Amino acid sequence: MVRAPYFDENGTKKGAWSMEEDQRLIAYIERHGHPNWRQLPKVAGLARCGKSCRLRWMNYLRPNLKRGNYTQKEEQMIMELHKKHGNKWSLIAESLPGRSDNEIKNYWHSHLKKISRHNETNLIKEIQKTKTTSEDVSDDSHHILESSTSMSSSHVELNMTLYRKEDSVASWEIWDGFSNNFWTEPFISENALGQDYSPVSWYGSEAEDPFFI
DNA sequence: AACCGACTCAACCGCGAGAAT
DNA sequence: GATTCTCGCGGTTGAGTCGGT
Repeated sequence: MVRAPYFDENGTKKGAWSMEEDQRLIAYIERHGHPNWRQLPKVAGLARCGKSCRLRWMNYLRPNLKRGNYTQKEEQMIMELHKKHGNKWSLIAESLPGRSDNEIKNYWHSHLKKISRHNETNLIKEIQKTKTTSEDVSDDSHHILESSTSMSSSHVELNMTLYRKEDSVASWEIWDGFSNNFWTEPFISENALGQDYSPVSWYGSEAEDPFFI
C-alpha cells in the first residue's frame, strides 16, 4: 500500500522504508536524538532526505505510538476538536496521545468526514424544516430558529476559514534548481553513495559504524 | 474467477514560521 | 534588516486491499 522504493535523479531514496532503514533510524535516534534532521540521514547512513526521516519517525517509528483501532472516545474527541479547530491536525493530535497528526488526518478523511457531513446535512435539513414552519410566526419556533441559525453560522465560519486558506494561493517563485531545496537535497555527496547503495556496508568497519550492535 | 470502483494509509510535496547567521 | 537554514504543518498522491457485481 506504499510507493515502491526508488532513487530520484539525485540519488535520494524515496518510497517505502525497509526494515533495515527503520532499524538504522531508530538506532541512531535512540543513541543521539534528532538535533538536526537535515544532517541526520547523512550521519545515520541513510540515503533519505531529512524530511523523509522526520516523517517516518514521527508517524511510524517513535515510541508509544498507537496504531489502528480508534476507540469511540477518540473518535468523539477528534470530531469535537475538528469542530473547534478545523484542520489543525497537529493541534488535535496534541490531545490524543499516541496518535500522529498524519494518522488523525487520514482517519478523518476516511471515516469521520462522512459522519460529519451526514450530521451537517441533517442539521441543514433540520434548519430548513424549522425555517418553513417558523414562517407561521410562533414565539417558540422563533427561538428554535435563532438557535439553529447561530449553530449553522459557526459552520459557515469554519468553512469560511477553510475557503480563505484555499484562496490564499501564495505567489511563490518557482525555484529553479534542486540545490535550493534543502529538505529534499540528498546527503550523498562525497563518496558516500555509490550506485549500489548498501546501508550495511556504509561504514568501513563495525567499529566505525555507530549502529553496530 | 475476474473485473472494477471505493477505501485506506504511508509517503511525498509545497509552503510558511521562526531561528540562526 | 536581509538572507539562509531548519523544522513542522496541511494537502495530496498512489499503490495495495477490500467488497460488490
